[in-house]
Amino acid sequence: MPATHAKPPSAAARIREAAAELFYRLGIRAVGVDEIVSRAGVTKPSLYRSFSSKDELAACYLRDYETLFWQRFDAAVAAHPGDPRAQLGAFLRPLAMRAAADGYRGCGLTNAAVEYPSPGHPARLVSEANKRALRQRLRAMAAEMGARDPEALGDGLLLLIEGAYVSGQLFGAGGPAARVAENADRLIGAWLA
Amino acid sequence: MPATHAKPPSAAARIREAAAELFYRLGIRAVGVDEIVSRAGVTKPSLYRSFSSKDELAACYLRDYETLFWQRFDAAVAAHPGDPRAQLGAFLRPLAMRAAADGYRGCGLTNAAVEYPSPGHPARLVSEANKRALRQRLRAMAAEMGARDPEALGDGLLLLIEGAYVSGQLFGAGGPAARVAENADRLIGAWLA
DNA sequence: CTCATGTGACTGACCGGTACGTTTCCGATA
DNA sequence: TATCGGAAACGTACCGGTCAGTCACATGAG
Repeated sequence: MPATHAKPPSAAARIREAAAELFYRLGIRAVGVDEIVSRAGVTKPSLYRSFSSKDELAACYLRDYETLFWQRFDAAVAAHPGDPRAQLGAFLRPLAMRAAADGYRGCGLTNAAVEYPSPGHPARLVSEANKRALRQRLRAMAAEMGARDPEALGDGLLLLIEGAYVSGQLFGAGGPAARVAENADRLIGAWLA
Repeated sequence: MPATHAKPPSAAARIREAAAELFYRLGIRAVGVDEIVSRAGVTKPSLYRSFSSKDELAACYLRDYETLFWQRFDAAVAAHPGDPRAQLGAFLRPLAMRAAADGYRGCGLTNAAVEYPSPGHPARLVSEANKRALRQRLRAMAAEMGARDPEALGDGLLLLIEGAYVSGQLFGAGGPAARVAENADRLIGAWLA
């Protein structure tokens, strides 16, 4: 059925959308389920029919967030085949723009891990898995660049990225996150020489 | 009166101590005032006689945290007079040790800003002021080093530091924060050449 | 008939915050 | 020295509101 007229999205979909918006902007702990269902235009039983708990809904929000993250990352990679340094640049320059703009709220996965320090929390597990995968990916790219110490460079790049996420929401517009791309490139150059 | 026998600390002092421990380890939003007064061995009215609100107590916790931070930073600076590159190393090497150990919970000021994104929140104001001061300090050190673009290098160092804070609590022991000192030194070298 | 959803009331726990009574100690006075 | 006033410092008991989560039941569409 091609969408001549879109059928109304399901209650679960509306909840995911509302939760994503509110969780990202305000934080997970700061948002109550009543606020989510109210914004989604659904009712509380509908939420608990699709999600077993608020924690599970938070984990689901983060899984959605993660797929969006990898879409952006892989798009930057695909734009420069075989050139990991250019791939990084293509990923970091738009990130610098977003992170050094007003109203930026950082990485939802990082923020969730800060909000839920207890090991084993459903939301935290999603975040940790994503960050481990990103670390591995960056180390592989560093190795592909021919860095002397690929682990060290990959970790350095991860530190810069996480620093951009968190400092982007600490400073408003014009924060240090604006310089993440050039600093990453300098760091790469330093580990190649 | 020299402390032949120490007099019991005041209720306010016990509250500050308990709040610092709980806020840092569990997060500010995750800790209720009942838990604080229970751990401090005092009662709720005692808390509200010394602090006008939980938000104000959180801000006070962060002010205490900030003085400890500058003590550590200034000690590293004082250890290597006139040598900002060595000063940074003296600050970052112990940080790398702490941040790449199990149970590390990051920077209390950064975490508070993540927990309270709304501008104007008492806790957030303390965090923002601290980070702005740190940024200026790092830029000044970068200038003192003779960097080609001191603002860019100072911001790069800040990104690495914030990245170490946040990734230290994301990864357990052996995380990328362990490499913050060497990456900072490489980055400095790259901006001096 | 069936399945997804809405309605509205409800629970028990916990939240930040407060009105008011009680203890303690210190200094002034007789 | 004995006694009393008064002000801190502190505890007991409680407030209304909000939290996540649940219930039985009605409604509507395919």
